[in-house]
Amino acid sequence: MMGRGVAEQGWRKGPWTPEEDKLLSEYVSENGEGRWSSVSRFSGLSRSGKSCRLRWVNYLRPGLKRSQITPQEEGIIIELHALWGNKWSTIARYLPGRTDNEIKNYWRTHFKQKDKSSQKQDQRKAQILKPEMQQHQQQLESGDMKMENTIDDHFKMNEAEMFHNLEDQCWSAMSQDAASWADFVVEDCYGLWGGLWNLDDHPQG
DNA sequence: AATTAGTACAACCGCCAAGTC
DNA sequence: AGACTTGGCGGTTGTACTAAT
Repeated sequence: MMGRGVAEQGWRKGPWTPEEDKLLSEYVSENGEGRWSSVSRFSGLSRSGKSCRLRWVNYLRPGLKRSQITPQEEGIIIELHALWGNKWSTIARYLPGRTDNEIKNYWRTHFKQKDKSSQKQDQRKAQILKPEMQQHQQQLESGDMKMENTIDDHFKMNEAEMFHNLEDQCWSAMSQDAASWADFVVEDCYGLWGGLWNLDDHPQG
């Protein structure tokens, strides 16, 4: 793998310098995102494509919030994690300006060691939802899209309650940062509320 | 004041799927 | 068809900073 002699190239590792950030930003502004393996050839950076991509996505990309996670965002993270588990990139799609890495770090720091009672609550929630998610997934794969008719009443109640909750949090957070949430509502929120079950498999961008 | 423990975050690694040749 | 490349993802590690002792 990585056949073009990565080892011989001796990619630089470790923290990025402001100069490297500048080179990478210039490269992306001229060439756009993607083609990461070409970055070193054209920008003068001694970084692997992987490293460049990571730095851009997690740190340099415009629109990143870089502020503390709000209680509203935390609530969304908790709910979505209960639903999807460690699908950080999927969760990140519903938190504009946040990266999967950021959310993952946040989760590990704040909830990995959290008290067992609340952990159990989350697990219970996830257990209630998981079989239905799997059932739905199977039905999607087999081409049957009429999911609503197959969800039992018990689950419907949980789902409704849960997403009502989540929607509240969503709107509450949006009111705090209206500009960055505008895109979310238009492009993604409807996907979440209207097409919940398809989320995991529709890549964006 | 020095040491230890906990927290936050940046970055790397290995694996995998998709695309290309 | 299959080897190779690339990009994306989740897990993990390293380190700087802060709070507690």
